[in-house]
Order: sequence, then C-alpha cells, then structure tokens
Amino acid sequence: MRWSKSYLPTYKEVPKDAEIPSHQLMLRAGMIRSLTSGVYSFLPLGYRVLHKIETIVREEMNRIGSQEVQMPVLHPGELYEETGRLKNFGELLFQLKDRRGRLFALGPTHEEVVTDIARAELKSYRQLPQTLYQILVKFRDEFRPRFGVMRAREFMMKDAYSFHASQESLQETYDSMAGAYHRILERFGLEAVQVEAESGAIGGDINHEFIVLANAGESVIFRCPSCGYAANDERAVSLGASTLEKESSGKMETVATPGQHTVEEVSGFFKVSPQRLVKTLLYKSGEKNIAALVPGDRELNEIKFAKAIGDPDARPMTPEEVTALTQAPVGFAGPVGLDGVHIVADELLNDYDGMIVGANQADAHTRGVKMGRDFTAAQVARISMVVEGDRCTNCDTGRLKLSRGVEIGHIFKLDVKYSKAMGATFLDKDGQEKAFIMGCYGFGVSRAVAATIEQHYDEKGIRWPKALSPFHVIVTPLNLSDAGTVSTMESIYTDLGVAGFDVLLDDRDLRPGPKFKDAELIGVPVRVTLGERNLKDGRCELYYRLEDRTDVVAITDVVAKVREYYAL
RNA sequence: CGGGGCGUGGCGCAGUCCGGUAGCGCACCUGCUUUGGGAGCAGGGAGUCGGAGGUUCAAAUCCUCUCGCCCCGACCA
Repeated sequence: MRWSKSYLPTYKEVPKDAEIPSHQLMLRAGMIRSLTSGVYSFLPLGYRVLHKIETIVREEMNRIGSQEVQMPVLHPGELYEETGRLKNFGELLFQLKDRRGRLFALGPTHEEVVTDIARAELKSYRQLPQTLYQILVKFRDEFRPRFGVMRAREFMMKDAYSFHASQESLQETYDSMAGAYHRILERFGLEAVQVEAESGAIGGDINHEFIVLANAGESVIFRCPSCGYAANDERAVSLGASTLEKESSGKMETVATPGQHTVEEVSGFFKVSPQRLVKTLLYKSGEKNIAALVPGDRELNEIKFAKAIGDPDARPMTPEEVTALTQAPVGFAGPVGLDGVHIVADELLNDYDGMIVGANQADAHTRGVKMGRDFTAAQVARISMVVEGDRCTNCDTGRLKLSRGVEIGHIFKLDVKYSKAMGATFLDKDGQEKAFIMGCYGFGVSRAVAATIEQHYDEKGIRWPKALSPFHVIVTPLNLSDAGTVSTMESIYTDLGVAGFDVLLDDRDLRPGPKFKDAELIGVPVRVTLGERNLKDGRCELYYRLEDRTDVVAITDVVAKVREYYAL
C-alpha cells in the first residue's frame, strides 16, 4: 500500500474524548472513527488488524472442528419470549418494530437462534456433538459505552455453540475450546489468564473468562501465586485476611460516635483496623427485610448475596426505609435488636470473637458484640468480596494477588437452559427424548484490537505483535527528490510484496521527522529507512520497533533479513 | 438512569463572567527553498460558534428549551 494514496490519517495531538491508551492510539493512528457513542467505523489500518485477528480465530476454531456459519443479526422478538430473556436482557437488548408492529431485536448473542436451528435438524444422539461458530457484529445497548471499541454498543464477536448428548462430551468440547483460546491468545502475543467467573445474563453455572492483563482493563481478578487458583472478583472466594485483628467480646458497650458514618471514620474514631467493624447492609426482598453482615474492610458481593437469599431482585433499602427500620440515619445500622429482619452473616464472621457494629440509634456504635450471643444470624454464607492478600481457599498457603485486565473471552457450560426452554430435544441411545446439553463460547474480536494495544504500546505509539501488525514492513524513503532513493524504494517495495509481506510504502512528500513519528505511531515492527548516506554504499537501515534496534544492511539483503525476522 | 464536565474550521484550544459581528497552534492548498527525527519564507482556502426559540439596535457571549459527546457509578465479548 502506498501511503500517499491511502486513507491513513494520523493525529499528532491526543483527541480529548479518549481516555485510555488504546482508544487514544486507535484514533491517533487512524484505525477507527466514532460515528456516535459506542459505534465505530474501522478505517483501513484498523480493519487490517481486525482481519488478522479474525483469521487467527477462524484457524483455531476450524482446527478444533468447530464449523463456521452465519446467523442473522435481526431476531424476532418471540424467540426471546421463549427463553424469558426479553426481560432478562432487558434494556441491553436493542429492540425495533417492523412495519406491522412486530417486535424484533438486534442480536446481542445467538443462543436462541442457534438452538432454533438445532431443534429443527438434530434429532439423534448419532448426530452429536456439533459445534457451530460465527464471527458477526453484535448489538448491546450498554448502559455506558466506554473506552472506544473496548466497550461498544456495536462490536465484533466470535461466538460458538455446542450441542451434546452427555456431560462428558460437553466437557471435551469445553476443554478444547479453552485450549483454542489459549492458542489464539498466544499467537496474538498476549499475556492472558483463564479465571473462574460468574455467568451473568448468559446463564449456566460452570464458566471461565479469559482476561488479558492490562491496567486499563475493567475486570478485576484474583490469583494465588502458590497453587494457581484464579477467579474474577465476583466469583473469587478466600479464607479471609491473612491476619485478623480480634475485637474482644468481653462486654457489649454502646459508645457515642457523633458524626461518624463511614467505616473509615468509625475505625479512625475507635483507633482500630476497619476489619474489626462489621457493616450491616439492609436490603428489601419483596416485602422481606434482609440484613447482610460483612467485615468492615470488604464490600458485599451482590451476586453471592442474591444466590444466598435466593432472590436476584433484592435491592438495597432506600434511606427512608433504613431510617424507618432502624430508627437511625443511614450509617448506624447494626444487627443487635433488629426485629423482623432476616440476618445473613458473612462466613468470615465465624472467625470473629467480638465486633463493632452500628447501634441502631443516631451517632452511636456498639462494640464487643458477639454473634450468637447478642444477635442471631438466620443464615451464614460467603457473601463478601475477596481483597488482595487474602488466604487462598484452594491451598491455604498462598496469598491472593489482585490484577486488572480486559475480558477477551468467556466460555460457558449452559447445560439444558436454552434447549429445555425451547424444546430442543433429541433421541438418546436409550430411546429417551432429551434436551441438548449445550455450551457457548464468546470471544471479543473488536475488543481484542484494543486489548492488544493496551498490552503493547509505549510513549511513541503502538508496538504491534508480529502476528497482528497491519503491515509487516514500512518502507520509509527520506528524500523523494533524490532519484536514487525513489528507484530503490520502488524495487524494495515490489520485492517485499512479491516475497509475501504486507508492505506500507511511505511515499508522502514529507520530511524525515514526521515519517518516523508516524511509523512509530502506527506501530509497524520493521521499518526500512532509505537515506542517501546509506544508499550511496548500496545499503539501507532496518529499524526493529519491538526490539528498538537498528541494523544497516545491503539493499540486496533486505528481503532476506525481513524474512528471517518474521520466521523467528 | 443518577452525579459531574464539555460542544467555537479536520485536530487541540482561546474568546463566554463583563453583548459590539470570530481568533491562535497544528493540519490543508499554491510557490520557492529544505530533506536522518513533527522545516523556513511568502501567499491562500476553510467555521450557520451543536440545534430551536427568546431578550436586545446588536448574541459565540444573556434567558428558556432541546440534541450530542466525555468522565464517575449499576452491565458484559
């Protein structure tokens, strides 16, 4: 490609609406342009990367026997009524009506559609297992689109779906899909971690996320360095803090704590660690009042809490409801003497002797409170979030470490959730009609572009891993007024192209400075610099962006050198 | 949706408080010079100041409504 004839606009300045490095660099390098919030065009440079990602994903999917299909983007609303997801997906679903007023949705994912396909054709266990995948645009009306293509409302996803007659068969495909994801990420040159996760709107129980480690990522994961346990923050469990400061339960005592609402304020007031406090969080589940008790240094894990009480629709009480129940303003609730409230205590509180809690009166807390003696928990369950440094549940010796990252893939065992709801059945060996056991496997293709940049950039711009760079080589002639430079650049450009490399020829009539800056910004791993001072000796310079290394070579050796570099 | 910020040539911004008919840097076009790290000189093109309504002799500036974008929180590939 010749730069002078290409749509490759670059910006020197950082666009003001872009926050994270990948978004800034994608805009500056002319990879994407925003049409409206969360909706992007991929310009030639960005599209090339997207295409390389798709190609690798496709190769690895085909390799494990997954078959490529293309399902519709436009979905009839009834399909979602069958599985109850019209309500479940809620406002995340882009909905529209046809001219007759019939409801449609823009596909956010394709469990319903693929299950509809399968129920028509797959009738016998002899036809199983089957795995189908597609690489298709998806639509989700995100509450908050953010960070460019990282969280967009329209995005490219690879989604695969598998159908099985047995759990063993599902496990086999699940494992080979995880293996494919690892190979894909390795080929991309990304450092990623597979973690246990929660399933969200997709459903099912067993599921894993693939997290590309990056500071700008929105996902938080915990890992144990000694046994390898890894889970996202929603799923993670632990044995609690490595050191627990104990509060004596000798005598219960109510202390005036004027104006001290937050954990920080109260622990500061008592001059103790926040651990010794216990937060009382009040929820409404229908008409029922529920109190969640968690250690003062931890957040409530709402997913685990919802599971514990068996109500996904439980909501925090409004300040008015809190005041009506506790006779005190928000910030002073406690479990002692809370009548008519179902108390759910975090499992970690079993290790507590005494605790400091709200006194259910304004400006007062009670210390020395003992669970079982001073109040009774109706239920004990692990409902608090993990914090860094916690003892690992899996091995009890490691201390959990927190990392941030980008969720690039998510695989799920769906079991019969969709097949059962949609009556998708087959005849098994034993002559019984059974619902398909299913799995589904998502991979964020457009997100992968951004995630890759998050892991590969420097102050100069993007540093594309070899496999994903939009070009293998950029040829940079420094002086287009020099006839020798021009003829050399043409022959090198041709030779590299013939050798099978993607080559960008920077034939713009610019001075060297801006050309170098642009080449570094768009991140091509190899630059061939053609300057008169080397050309007169029949040589030119190779600059390796990833290694930050330069090499002066004979012009006749350029193709061989580039070939050698990419063969490594 | 709740909270905050911002909309002025392609990009980044000033001007808004205190009304007087739009400016700076970069980019772009033409010419000459220059050619190993975002060149110099000269000339030039480009903006209904997000939109609608209002106040006024006069509105980027004041008032009302509205649309959009970004950031912080609840979702997920």
